[in-house]
Amino acid sequence: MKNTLIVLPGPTGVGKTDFSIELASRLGCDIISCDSRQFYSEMKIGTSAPGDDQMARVRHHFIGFLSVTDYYSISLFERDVMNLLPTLFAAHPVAVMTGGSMLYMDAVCRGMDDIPDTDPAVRQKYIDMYHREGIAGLRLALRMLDPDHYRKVDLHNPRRLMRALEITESTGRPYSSFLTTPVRVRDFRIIKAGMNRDRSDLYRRIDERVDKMIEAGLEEEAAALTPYRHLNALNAVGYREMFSFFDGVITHEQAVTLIKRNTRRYARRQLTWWNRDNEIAWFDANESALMISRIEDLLNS
RNA sequence: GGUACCAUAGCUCAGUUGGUAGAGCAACGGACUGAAAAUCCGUGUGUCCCCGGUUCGAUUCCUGGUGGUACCA
Repeated sequence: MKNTLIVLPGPTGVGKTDFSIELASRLGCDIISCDSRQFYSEMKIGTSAPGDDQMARVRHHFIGFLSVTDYYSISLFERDVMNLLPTLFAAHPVAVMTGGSMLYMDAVCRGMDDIPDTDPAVRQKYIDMYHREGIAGLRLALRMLDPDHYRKVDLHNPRRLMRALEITESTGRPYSSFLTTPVRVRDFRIIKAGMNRDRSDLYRRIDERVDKMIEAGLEEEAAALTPYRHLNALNAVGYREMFSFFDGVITHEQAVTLIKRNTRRYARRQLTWWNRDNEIAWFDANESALMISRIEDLLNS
């Protein structure tokens, strides 16, 4: 059997965690988590990270292996997964990757262009520029430094503009000149099986999950992380709303409502992203048995 | 049972001196190569409760229903 990575995309709350454990324990393989907030050991409740009982059933990777104070990135994830896979495949020809972080998943499946790390000082320079001169200042700078990218980029999106600018400045080459690498060929097979379910059903599950998080102590978890609220890891659904509640900007009830709404919106964005990936075979979450048998068929073909 | 008021988007409501309607929230669609649970762009989605009447034309005015709310019994 050729080494195969089974990739399981699916919107948050659809039931991926349980399904992937079922699948992986059946296949006897490990799970690579691809969830950019479950990486952090201090954010278990708000990210619905798999619990100890679930972790005991199947070996998981990339769960709670970072602290919120650690720097991490998509390219580091790509590198770490590519380093891990040969070890996993040496023991078993199959691995399961599950999670909701779309770009992280694509980085593993298709690779990223080789772009040098940015100098934090340069990043800060453009953050300052944005604060000082607004989006217009960023646009002006990018038009000068990388006119090609200026034509393609979303000119309303400060993140995109700042990213292009910091790369251009810290490398001395236009950002657009790095965006050239064709899809990277992996030396293992990739099977993409997406899990989705009826929208109202998904939303109901999301609402219930948020209520459970609250019961499980999300407020306390967020309170403990308040000193780190400025860190990127904490810029996440469930935590930002709790911080607003602590600030007295919104009530506890409003925070819960907003967490539900923002989680629903996140789920929608995930589906939009995967919508254009025609390599994904989609299954309804209620047909997990069918999904497993199809995956097994593909593995044996 | 009587009287009054109300019935418009998923919700709360506005509005049309008669020319098939618009806000907020919710919702929906999209973009996105190292901050991605981030960041950004876009979209009113409607039997204006129902049957008649008046009218060139009714969501708007009128009769009668139905449902709701309040008060009186």
